[in-house]
Amino acid sequence: MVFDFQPLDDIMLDRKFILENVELIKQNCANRGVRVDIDRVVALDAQRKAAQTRVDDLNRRANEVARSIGKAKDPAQREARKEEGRQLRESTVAAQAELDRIEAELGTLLRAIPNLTHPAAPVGMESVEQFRGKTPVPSFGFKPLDHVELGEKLDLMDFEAAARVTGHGFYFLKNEAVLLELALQRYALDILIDEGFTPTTTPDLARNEVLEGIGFIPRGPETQIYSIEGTDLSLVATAEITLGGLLSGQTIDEEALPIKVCGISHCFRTEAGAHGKATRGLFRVHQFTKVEMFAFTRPDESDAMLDDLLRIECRIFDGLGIPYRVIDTASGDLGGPAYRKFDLEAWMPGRGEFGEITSTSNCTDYQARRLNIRCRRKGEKGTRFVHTLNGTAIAISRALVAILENYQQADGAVVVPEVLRPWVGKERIEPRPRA
RNA sequence: GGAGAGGUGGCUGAGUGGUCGAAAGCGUCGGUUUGCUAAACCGAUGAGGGCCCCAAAGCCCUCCGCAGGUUCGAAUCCUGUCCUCUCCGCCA
Repeated sequence: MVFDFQPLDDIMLDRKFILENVELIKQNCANRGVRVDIDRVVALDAQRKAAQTRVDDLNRRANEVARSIGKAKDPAQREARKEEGRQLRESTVAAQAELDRIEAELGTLLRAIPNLTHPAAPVGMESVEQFRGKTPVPSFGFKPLDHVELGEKLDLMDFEAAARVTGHGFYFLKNEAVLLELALQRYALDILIDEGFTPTTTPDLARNEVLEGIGFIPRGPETQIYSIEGTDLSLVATAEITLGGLLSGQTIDEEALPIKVCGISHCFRTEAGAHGKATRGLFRVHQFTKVEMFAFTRPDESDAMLDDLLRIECRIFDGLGIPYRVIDTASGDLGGPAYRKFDLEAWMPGRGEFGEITSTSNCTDYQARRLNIRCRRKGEKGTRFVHTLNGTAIAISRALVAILENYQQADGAVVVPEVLRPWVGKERIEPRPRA
């Protein structure tokens, strides 16, 4: 075990808070489109308390008997009390089993309750555009191609070969696309180091308990996760998983917060059931590389940190000269862990619409509770859960879509964004016959 | 992959069946002393849950990597498992 779960602590919201705010929780579940029987939670918790009291009482009596045997000098007296101890043990085992059963049912319900929602987040299913990036949506004097067509003309990617090797949803990047992938990583990394992030490369596999702590469900019919047969490991869907797991089970001095790390990892997604127009080319693939930001903060700092992660995402895409809009995600579309979420959607001329390229979330203590990451104020008793936030710096495959489509020229070439030229080594990518 | 050793409180580290939640040291916090700082000295100092309840105090339970087992009683014995270290093998 890497870290230890508290029996009923690996839930998303504080149990006491739920019980003291039943109506609020019910309303929040409704706003998020999640159905959980909160009344059942209340009833089970009452049962849990009663069962806990029985177990505690039996344990206390068993402890008394055991201590009295230890002290007794007379062998006959000891033997007599041993029988009493045996009977108490049987009762304790039974009472504990009942408690375990109640906690298991309660835990299942509690785990299904989503995080609270930021009061300013739009309620319902309609997410709201907040503002646009600095780069205007380009107007071409010709019909813009999509990145797949551009990729063919410039010989930048090979989907057919990848299908032979691995299957649908995979790709080879070739030629300048490879340089662009590496350039994007360096570009993002330089900005993040400047912003005070500790750079890391992370494992591409993680334990299922870490996946679950972050809020992913590794098994089951609708899972997005590839799991490794015969192990409790899965391929990560994002470095958010490994970066969050980085401090699992740890208690951190508040002076050390916020902790800002970024990680480069491959990301693997089954994309079960996702087919249609938006799956063309690089937009929705089973594997891609991503530079991810992650922050651990004090509870009172997370709102400001979310704004900061969003600002950095804007800095990155303004710097790349990609037109985008910022979306404030509505409650019904937040997923379980997020308290608030902003997405950047880049203009993709080949599709003629905006497409998601980044996502940044404040997960408050949802993940920290499940991963048991706490903080402690110096000189004070007790600990509390940290807040965790994540944000995409660059998801390479989708950034490539946006760059190729926005920077295409009438003559069929693609101009390399200025900030990437030091690493790509040229200003233009020219059409070339496919090798 | 093979063979050993080990996982104890914020840290180091004692503890091999009976008031051990756990010695000692370090650190931290409070105090005394002090022109200031340091040193010295004194005291306090794990977490989670429950009971009680205005609150405090108090009481109880659980936790010595994790999960089981043996026992009246487990940090201590047994099994499994995860992790760490050393050596060997293999390999980029």
